[in-house]
Amino acid sequence: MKRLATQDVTDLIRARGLKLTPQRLAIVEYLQACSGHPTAEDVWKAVNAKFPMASRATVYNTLNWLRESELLSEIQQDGVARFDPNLDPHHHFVCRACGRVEDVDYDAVAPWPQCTLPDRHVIEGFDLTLRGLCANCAAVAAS
Amino acid sequence: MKRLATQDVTDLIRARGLKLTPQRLAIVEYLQACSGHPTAEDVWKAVNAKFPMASRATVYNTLNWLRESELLSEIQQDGVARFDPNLDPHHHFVCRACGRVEDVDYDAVAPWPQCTLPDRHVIEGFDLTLRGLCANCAAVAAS
DNA sequence: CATAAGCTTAGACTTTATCTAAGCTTTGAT
DNA sequence: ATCAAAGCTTAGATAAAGTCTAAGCTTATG
Repeated sequence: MKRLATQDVTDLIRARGLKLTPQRLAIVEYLQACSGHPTAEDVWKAVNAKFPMASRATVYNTLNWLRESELLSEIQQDGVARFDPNLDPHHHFVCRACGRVEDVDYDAVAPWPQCTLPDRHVIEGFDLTLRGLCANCAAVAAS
Repeated sequence: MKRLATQDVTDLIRARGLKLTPQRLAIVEYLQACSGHPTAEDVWKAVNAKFPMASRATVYNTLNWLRESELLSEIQQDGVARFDPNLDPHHHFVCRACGRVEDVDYDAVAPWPQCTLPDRHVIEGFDLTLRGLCANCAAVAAS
């Protein structure tokens, strides 16, 4: 199970001549430890616990840079950006009742079938988002 | 090929005791005629051609109400909301080079395979977004 | 330990979308 | 056709999310 790792971040920082600041480390550590898919605001609040002076700009800069380096991916839920430190290829399940986003293992869905797109499209990847009721909300709805 | 239709809108307006205003009609007509996936801003500009006084609030109210009535669906592209008047079930293809979003016929993708989700999730639907290069951009890249 | 490059901060700014109060339009009844 | 009630539209204020900037500070390196 591959996930955002401090080692990968420090390697990348060295390779690109960037600086390893405590704020960046705090952001990475929070993302490593969190379950689920925090918003930029969530990350900012968590970092503020350690660095009350931390600016939103620092959080956004770091999140964007991690995303561009493909150490983090971004998903959209109701128009709000959320960040996903799970680097294994996976899908998402969004519960329409509680709004929670769960990761769905790549192998929980049978192998991807043939696509016959018109013209000469080059397909490089895809996102799959399943929608419905999560186990909790389905149980509540049934009772 | 099912698509947002004036008749459906007027029926719904009557059924719910709402008012059929020229502004709403202009919005619906633009959405019917447009190709692609306009943003709220695009819709506002188009409506302004006929009603220079039209407020953004009217446009947003109408788009939200059409969406809630499932006469229109909303997609997110780079964190920007876009509206999709195509009511046939379909997927999307996003070109990484030009950013354009194309509709992909439901049947262009082979029938949906089995999902074995953990627990008792209730799957009601799914979104599939293919990513890569569109025919144009692939041709440019190859040359 | 000094330097250069890069980073962080606070706050202004931008964009996208929603809310509000006042006046206007549509609808249905007369 | 006319009127009242309900609902709609408008302009502008407000909110939320994210980006940008200038100044000073921190990190990495020799």
